[in-house]
Amino acid sequence: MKCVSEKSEDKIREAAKRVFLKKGFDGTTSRDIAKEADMNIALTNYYFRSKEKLFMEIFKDLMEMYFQSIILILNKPIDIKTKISEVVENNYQMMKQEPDLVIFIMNEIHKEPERLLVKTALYHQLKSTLFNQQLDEGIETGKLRPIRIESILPLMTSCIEFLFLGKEMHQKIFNMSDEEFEAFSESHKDHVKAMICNYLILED
Amino acid sequence: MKCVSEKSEDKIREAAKRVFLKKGFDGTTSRDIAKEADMNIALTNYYFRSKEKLFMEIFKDLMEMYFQSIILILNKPIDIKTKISEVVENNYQMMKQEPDLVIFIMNEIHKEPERLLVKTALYHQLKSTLFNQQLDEGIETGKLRPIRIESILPLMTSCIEFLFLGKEMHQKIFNMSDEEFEAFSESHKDHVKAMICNYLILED
DNA sequence: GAATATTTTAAACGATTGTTTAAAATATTC
DNA sequence: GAATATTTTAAACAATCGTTTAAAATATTC
Repeated sequence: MKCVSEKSEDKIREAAKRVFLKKGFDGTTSRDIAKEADMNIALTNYYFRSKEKLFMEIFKDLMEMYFQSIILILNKPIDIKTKISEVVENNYQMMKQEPDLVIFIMNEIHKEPERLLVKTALYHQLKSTLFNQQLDEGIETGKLRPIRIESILPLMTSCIEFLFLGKEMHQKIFNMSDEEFEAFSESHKDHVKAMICNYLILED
Repeated sequence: MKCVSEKSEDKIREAAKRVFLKKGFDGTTSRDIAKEADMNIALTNYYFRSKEKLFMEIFKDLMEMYFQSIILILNKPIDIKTKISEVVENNYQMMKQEPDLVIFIMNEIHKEPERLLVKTALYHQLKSTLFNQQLDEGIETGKLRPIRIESILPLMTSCIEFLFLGKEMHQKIFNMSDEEFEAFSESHKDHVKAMICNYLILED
């Protein structure tokens, strides 16, 4: 009977997520996962049919998590300046919580672009957000600088994500402890918010 | 006699660089390298003592290339606005020429942070650039926004590098061909230049 | 509680990994 | 041009990879 402990399938899934995030698909072995989950190695193929299948299940979840929250904010009924701040803030919190997420996603897509089967829905989903509408309107009335959504979206995420993507590098180069990095990234985040708003918004 | 063809050692090194950049350390096998170089597999260990040694030699070169050019620009005797433009432009050209470079470096450091043995010299090297001097002076005289070099440096690189880091992702999401991506990244680059200057420089 | 279904186990599968060997081929030396 | 040194080769090494097997342990059904 398994009342207290979680089901084996979930235990493996969670363990696999931790290991994949840390070491990537190529760097992770089935035995790594079994060891992290403290289970017999045969069980990874008993519950999931293969390492690849297990990976794809986790990868899809993480991609969802990565895009879902930002789209939610882009559709909020708030002014564009607040919205930009919220997107950056959300991005920062996500990176703080899961610093390995972006390097993991980027790397796996880079090595196997077919993995990004995200239905083209994502494009239309982004294009049809309230944010995009606000952007068009602001540009029309001269309140916002003419800039495509393809440019403004990466701007809102790249500065923060890049910091965490190269967390180890930045810490080593600038000789920062974990605490110092956190303080630094916090102040960096505020610069990013202000910088993007300054550039995009032509009059208040 | 080897008059025309390059020496075997260099042939292997160049082949290994191509494969490592594309597939990373974990994803690359010794046989991949041998095949790319069109040489017997035993030669990779004959010239370089192991896959790891061969990798580290290439990795060090690429890291040098990655940092060297930016430091050169940071020390140029030009005004800070032109300098920012040049750093971004240089970064953009480097990414265009070798789109796999940043994801490769970030990923390998992420998986094995000890690989970044870059002497702490790099920190002092960055801190003692003319750019840093100009930054301090500009802040002192109120011409520049108070911002640490630790923040302004990543700002100048992250926006461009992130675009290429997630090249496959951005192309798929926004449904861009290679040509469209090039045009897009070019315009994005100009936005980045203007945005950073706008934010940093308080009066002209 | 015997019969059935499900889960877990240890052990092994063939394939591939990085690396080494020892002989063959080629280049260099004197 | 024989002797020596260097480079290249095919073959094999033990270790590890993802995966499978068939039996043991446990849970469920009636």
